[in-house]
Formats: sequence, structure tokens, C-alpha cells
Amino acid sequence: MRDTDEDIAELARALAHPARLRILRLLLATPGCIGGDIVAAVGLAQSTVSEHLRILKAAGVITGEISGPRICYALNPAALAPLVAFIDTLAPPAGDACHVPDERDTA
Amino acid sequence: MRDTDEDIAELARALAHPARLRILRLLLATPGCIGGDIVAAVGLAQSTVSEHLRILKAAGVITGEISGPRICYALNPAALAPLVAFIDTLAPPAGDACHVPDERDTA
DNA sequence: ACCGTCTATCGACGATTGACGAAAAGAGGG
DNA sequence: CCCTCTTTTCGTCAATCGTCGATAGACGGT
Repeated sequence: MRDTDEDIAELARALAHPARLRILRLLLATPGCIGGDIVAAVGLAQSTVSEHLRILKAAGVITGEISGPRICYALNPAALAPLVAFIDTLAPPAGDACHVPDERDTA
Repeated sequence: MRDTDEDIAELARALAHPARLRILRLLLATPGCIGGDIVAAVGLAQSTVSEHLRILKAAGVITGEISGPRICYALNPAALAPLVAFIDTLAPPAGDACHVPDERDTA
């Protein structure tokens, strides 16, 4: 992770689609692992959902682990750090004391 | 602001381009107002930059105010709140204490 | 071994985005 | 009134995105 503009842009692009946001919410709301249930939930074709999953995985926002016949998708919120850091740079609101220590964010 | 998935996606899309990130950084680093200087900084055609500015303005991330012959662009970080809220929803485990309660955001 | 289920990948299509140059519109100054 | 400067808008082109159906690979159960 290099936190370049391209990296941040790719991260933002991963979030730049309602279907992907929905998938992330679904992943968040799901206690364990889900597979094809996502397809039914978002109401898109299986291949389309798989593509969105791939994009999210490529961006590092989620992780996929094979769990028998299914795949266990899990959120990886840490991957969003660069994007959050960028937004935080733009929006230094009242409470700057709420600074999450990111040891390798110094550069 | 309705904080729907589409709204958040549009917000994320506004950040989903290196040129726009660069413009935002530039706007942040600029003390006052800049106009065509942005064109030279990003190295794109003037019309292209204008288009990016339009997108950012449409997303509410920046505001444009006429200041004589030029236009004064300024950041509007508050517009990013829904996106930040969404990301915060995904990544709550670490520092949830850093929550800025916005009582009028509930509606 | 076979089948059913689940996921990933391929190829194709339409829609959208990003880029440019050219031209038009708005605001001041001579 | 005309001129200049700055920004926006228009038309066009290539590239990418989002979607789908169909297909292929992997795994567990019968």
C-alpha cells in the first residue's frame, strides 16, 4: 500500500457503486460467512455479483476464504485506511484529537 | 442529503479519479482562491479540468464562487460526511469512541 | 462414479466516463 | 464599443464499466 492518488482512487472506486455498498452492508450485517445468498440479496445475476466481489477483493476491502463448497467473505476495513486518511486531510473538523495513530502514515 | 447508497456512491465516485484527488489536494494547499492555475498543476486540458471541477461541484465536495474575472473554488469537507459515516460503519471495532454526534444528521 | 451446488471466468452488448479541441458566454478594462 | 481574459459548454473519440447468459472448474453428498 503506497497511498498514492491512484491507490486512493481505486479504493474510492470500489465504493463508487450502490451494489458494492449493498454487498458491504450485507457482509457487515452477516455474522459469519455467506456465499450465494449475496446474489439473492442484491438482485443481480450471479456473474455480476461475482464481478463486484472480485473488484472489492482486488481493492482489498474484503477477503475471500474457501470454506468447503462455499466461500467465506469477510470485511477488511483496514484496507480503507488510505482513503480515510485522505478524507481526514480534507476535513480536519473540530475534534482533531480523535487521531488514529497510523505508524506508517507519516510519509 | 439522504445518505442513500446512491448518494454515497456518487460521493465516492467523485473521489475515484486521480485528477480529482489532485485537484482537491491543490485546493487544500491553496490559501485563497485559484482559477486556471489548476490547469497547469494537473497537466490536463483546460476543458477537462473544468469537467472535473464540475463533477466535484455536483457532488458538493467543492464550491465555486465568482470572484471578479476568476472563480474562487473552496473545499466543502462537510459534504463527505455520508461517505465517512458509511466507512465508519464498516470499521467500528478500533476507535469507536471518536464519534462526533451529529444530532441533526439523523433525519 | 455421478450429480447437484456453488463460484469464477469468458465473450458480448449498451451505457457511461475521460479526454481533447473548438467555440461560446460572462466580466472588466481601454 | 471593442478587446482580453477566464470559464463553461459542445461535439467527438477511445476506453472503461456494468450487466448479462453461457460455460468451466471444484467440492460434497448419494
